[in-house]
Amino acid sequence: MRTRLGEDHPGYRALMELLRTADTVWNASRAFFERWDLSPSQFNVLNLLHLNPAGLSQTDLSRQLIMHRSNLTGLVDRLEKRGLVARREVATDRRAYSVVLTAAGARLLRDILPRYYEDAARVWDRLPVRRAAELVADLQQVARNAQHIAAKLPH
Amino acid sequence: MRTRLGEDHPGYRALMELLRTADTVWNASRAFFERWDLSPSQFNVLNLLHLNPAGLSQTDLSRQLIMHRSNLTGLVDRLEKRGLVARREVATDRRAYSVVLTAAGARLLRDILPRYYEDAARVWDRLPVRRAAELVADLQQVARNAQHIAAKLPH
DNA sequence: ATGATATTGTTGACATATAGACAATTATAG
DNA sequence: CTATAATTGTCTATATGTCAACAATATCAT
Repeated sequence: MRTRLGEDHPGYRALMELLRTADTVWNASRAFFERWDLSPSQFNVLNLLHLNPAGLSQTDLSRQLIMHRSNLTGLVDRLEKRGLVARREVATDRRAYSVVLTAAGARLLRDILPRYYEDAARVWDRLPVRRAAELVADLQQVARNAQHIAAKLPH
Repeated sequence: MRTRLGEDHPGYRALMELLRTADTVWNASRAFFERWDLSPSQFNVLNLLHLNPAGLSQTDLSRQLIMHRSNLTGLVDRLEKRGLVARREVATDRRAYSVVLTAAGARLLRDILPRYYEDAARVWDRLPVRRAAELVADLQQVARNAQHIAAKLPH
């Protein structure tokens, strides 16, 4: 069938480029957060809690981070051990915790965020603003397509 | 400084969308490869070996996959245990292996690849070809920028 | 009210990833 | 040639991620 180097499969090559770019960005963010001894995922948890001062359950966090519940156990454990977040008991549901940012966590975020936004903006250097907006729209369509295809897969 | 919801930081939001889309695509590919009991990374190894019939050292593989050498030990171990790849000794360098696809591995890939290319193409449905091409070009610029920024980070 | 169902966080087994250290080997500078 | 460098694959420790199973607790249908 002569599917040789994949060069004649533009969809495949474009996907590879998408994954490779995301990997590069993710690793760049890993290097960025290293200064504070944080992983990108740990930062994402802190950032979500910053946006939700009332706290989020671990299941809420897992849904927003698109990862399995069981992941949050260790992630929150490590952040809690460092005093950056706290598990609060929920009066109305004794199964769940409300994970909240501590004062120390908020302080850390205040240090990180401005520099993070600054570097994030610089990632789009040399790209016209309109292109960046189009790119986001296109990415959203790609994500919808991927999910649609995955949903129809033989289970 | 009022960095409230991050909504006023378009670069940051665009980056989030990029990472989220890549995550969705990666997970869709995980579901796709499940039929053959392969992880995306395992597929990537097989695919690279398919493109390099003469074999690749584990370090070569790690460079192409942008991951640490030490990762390849277990990855190749598991593929070797299933008879999909083999480690060949290299006459000119007794430190290195040449990892090659076995006949069984090649057979498996011949089964997977056509369906993979098909689904990969469908991920770009509803996107004009020109937009897809632009997106790839933009992604490459983003990756260059991210690497440039990461390289200048305090080590 | 109660019995079936669903949800929450944890656990265990595993795959995947990083980083650093190591012995064996190769390459290089002098 | 030889001392020094660098490279290769592996190992250990740790973090991150998946999934399935579990007890505790909530929710819902009747």
